[in-house]
Amino acid sequence: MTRSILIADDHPLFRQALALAVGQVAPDATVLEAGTLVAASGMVAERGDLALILLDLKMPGAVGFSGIALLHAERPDVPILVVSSAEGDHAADEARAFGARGFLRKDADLAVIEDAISAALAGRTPATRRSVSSSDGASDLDPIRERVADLTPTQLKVLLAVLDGQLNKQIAHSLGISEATVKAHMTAIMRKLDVSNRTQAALVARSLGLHLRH
Amino acid sequence: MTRSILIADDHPLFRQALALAVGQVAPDATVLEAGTLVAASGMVAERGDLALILLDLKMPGAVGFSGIALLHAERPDVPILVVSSAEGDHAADEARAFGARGFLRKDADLAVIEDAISAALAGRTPATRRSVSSSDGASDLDPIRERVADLTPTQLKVLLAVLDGQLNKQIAHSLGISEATVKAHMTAIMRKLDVSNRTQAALVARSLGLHLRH
DNA sequence: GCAGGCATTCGACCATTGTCTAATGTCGTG
DNA sequence: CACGACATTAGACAATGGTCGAATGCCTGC
Repeated sequence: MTRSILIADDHPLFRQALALAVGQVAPDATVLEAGTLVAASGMVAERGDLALILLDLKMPGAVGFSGIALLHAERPDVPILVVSSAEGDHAADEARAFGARGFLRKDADLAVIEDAISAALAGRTPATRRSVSSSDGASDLDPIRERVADLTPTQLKVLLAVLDGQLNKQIAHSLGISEATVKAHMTAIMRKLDVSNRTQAALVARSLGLHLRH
Repeated sequence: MTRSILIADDHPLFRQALALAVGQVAPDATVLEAGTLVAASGMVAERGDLALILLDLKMPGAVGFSGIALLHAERPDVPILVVSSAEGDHAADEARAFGARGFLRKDADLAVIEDAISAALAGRTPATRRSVSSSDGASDLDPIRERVADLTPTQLKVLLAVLDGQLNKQIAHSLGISEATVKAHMTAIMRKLDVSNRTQAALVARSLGLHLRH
């Protein structure tokens, strides 16, 4: 059985470095590379044997954590390891809230990165540093943000389309479903976000850092 | 003939200081004070003899330049002097784009402030420092932002209500106009913002820093 | 296995939004 | 003063959005 691993980062050099690390841990895996979020999204949709996604936090085409949310929406079963430059401690928890399996700093030791990759491939959660919160480990994240995190994959894709200002008809076409279905998803989204129309939904989602660029 | 001057700032001490300056320039004027944007908005609506508004850039209840836009929308005829703490050069031009007559830094000399107040009362544009752009003096501000600046007063109030997620019916009620009129305004707003539905209008407006808090 | 929950799907029906046309009033210009 | 430009108002109609009920399929726990 073949398996493939997607490396999504806009810096070619860093993609190469990550590919090297992947080669050490999983020599049999096919390595896919993407420099933009849409490219990554396309590959994710095509490859059925995808086993892991390594995702840069600041990808062209996405703002904030939208990239994580989008790819996680496309394939909730594929683990995502977020690779960041030098964000704060908070970023790791937020990334997890949006669906990431683990969080790696770019300045981490190569061995740490390889460990995280093999752990994720094995289905385990990498032993990256977690929140430094004192004892309970509970997140004091925005309660609404938590609700965003448990939007279903399809719902998230619909919401991102709404953030693009698209009509239900357009969303239906691009997702290959009927307009009635899009409306049903919108109802579910609005219920989860605790709002009553799509404009409020769009504003809330954007205030949570969800947004895609063209 | 009586005239009144509104001082809108959340810091009571600074309100007092501004009131002192106003007293020097216009001893006859009635001084009104407001600590929040809604309070200021209410006073603006009530007082017909309002001659000038001194507005803090960061007022509770508003984000960015919404406060300027809102008060300017209520009474486009009343000059607004924006008083800021220590914003960049850019802020002055942006404030003007949203309807402010002049821009004052809080660390400015008292004489400068008094000059600006008397100039504004006389109907002139205060000689505060303008953009440092080389020769033409033209603004390279976002072209869409310019369009926001020439929204009519009512249109701006409608847009702010849309940013609050309100329905046309609710907007009509709170503005005391008919729903048909709100729709007409929406059409004009969307044309000026170069979008085709209210969700896009809301997103564009928010991306320009327009937003009111509850 | 099977019962319950949930995601996804959809059509029908009502609500909201947006367009078009047009009337009124105000303001500044020639 | 007359004229044009435009804000404001509004009704009728078309397009879009949102709710309800229901069917299907998947997964989990009993």
